Amino acid sequence: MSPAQGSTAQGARARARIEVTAAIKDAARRQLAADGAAKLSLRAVARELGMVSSALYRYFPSRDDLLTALIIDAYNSLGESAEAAHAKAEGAGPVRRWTTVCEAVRTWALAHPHEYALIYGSPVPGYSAPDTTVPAAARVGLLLIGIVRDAHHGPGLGELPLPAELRPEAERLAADLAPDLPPETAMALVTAWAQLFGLVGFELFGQFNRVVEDREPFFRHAVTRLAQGVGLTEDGGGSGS
Amino acid sequence: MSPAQGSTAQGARARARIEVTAAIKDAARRQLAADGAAKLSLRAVARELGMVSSALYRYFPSRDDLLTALIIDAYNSLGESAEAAHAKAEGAGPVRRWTTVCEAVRTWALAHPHEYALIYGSPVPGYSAPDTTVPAAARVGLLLIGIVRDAHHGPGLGELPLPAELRPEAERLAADLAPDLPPETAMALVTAWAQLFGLVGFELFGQFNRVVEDREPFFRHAVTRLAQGVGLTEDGGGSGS
DNA sequence: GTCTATAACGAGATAGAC
DNA sequence: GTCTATCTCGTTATAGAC
Repeated sequence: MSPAQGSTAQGARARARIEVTAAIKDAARRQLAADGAAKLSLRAVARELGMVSSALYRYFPSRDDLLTALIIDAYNSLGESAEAAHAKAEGAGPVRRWTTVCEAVRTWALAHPHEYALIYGSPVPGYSAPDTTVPAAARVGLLLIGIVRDAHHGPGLGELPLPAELRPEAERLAADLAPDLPPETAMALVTAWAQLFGLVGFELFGQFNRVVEDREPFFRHAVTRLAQGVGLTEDGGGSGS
Repeated sequence: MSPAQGSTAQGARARARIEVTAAIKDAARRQLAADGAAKLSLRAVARELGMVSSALYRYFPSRDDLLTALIIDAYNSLGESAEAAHAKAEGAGPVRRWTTVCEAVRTWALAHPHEYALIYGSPVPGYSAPDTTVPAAARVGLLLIGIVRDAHHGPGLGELPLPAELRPEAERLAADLAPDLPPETAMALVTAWAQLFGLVGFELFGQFNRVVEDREPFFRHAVTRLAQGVGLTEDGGGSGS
């Protein structure tokens, strides 16, 4: 903040702090992969880094804060991958953009199975994620919303069914997530979002073992049908069937 | 096995063994809820039962065997709930039977969150489920297959899309799971199966917090659309749209 | 001010001798 | 089966180096 003469020294300090923080998180991620989030231990992390456990408290006030940092990093890493893939598909039709994002989610999950388990797997006993994780966690969802929003730029669409008992919830959902989208579209989006991670999780957690062999085309087809379920069509519009 | 004269004593012995086994599993389930599967420890279970850890090995040769028993029990408990709900819906249309089973899965999951996490959540580090879990794990899937099979008793249906690149996989899948169903139906079934657990998992693991409020009608609607996705129609047939 | 190290606490797991 | 000595853990207090 202060642009005083000590900026070099401060910069070095800050740089060192960033480096040590990164090293702590790297070691923690290795431990995550080996023993799972439930057994993540500050002492083991410190041991791996040749530090003493109390020194870690300069960087993370508690074990749970370290966990939170790992969770936010994982969400952001996934979000970045998805956004990068989406950027490359600019100009393509909405279905293509949708499936591109979905496949990026799957690819990231297969490359980072333990971080995926951390954010989309079983909750860690005794740990409750704070609200600070919400923005990072929302990135993939916002990306999907954006794709549907672009497709539905004009009026006149609909075609998605919505039972009367669900209308209040759909309207609340739309008001929260995408006020410019029709309620039934917002509802279909949330459904597709959960189903996307159902597909990824089943593959990653072994439920497809001995069931689905050729997983990439299977996944591509499944998410293409998810895109149809939210009203996207190949040629750009969202005017239902 | 041997129907000798000691059958009464043997029966008592066997009964005691069953009771102790059940007590061990109950205590293990409590520990599962408190600390998670990764920290399941034979010693802690023994302590809770006032036994000594070495005594447990007469009932479960290892911690992993105890875990396997809990997994099989969980799958069977879920399968029984789903089958019981399905039995009550006998005579109803296929969509109604489908949603009944799906809602039974959700209800069981909400009532047994830790057991759900054990079977459908993150894998337990260092543990690999043996093939003996497969029959129990298949029960819900078989139930869903049966519903679709009943609906598709006649010929002429189709309407489900299937890209050429997926045809071999779909045929292999159908041959394995339901040789009497068309390949595209088998494929759609597996997709819907994964998506069903995506919906349940998202609710249970907190992803719907601050997003979906009125979850029961949301879920009902979502799985109704899943039923349509496998070709089921309210009036009994499976003749596509 | 910023960091690391020593030491300690209370609680719990673990291994082995008996 | 029991007991004990030795580990682990998260966390804090404190003292000293830069």
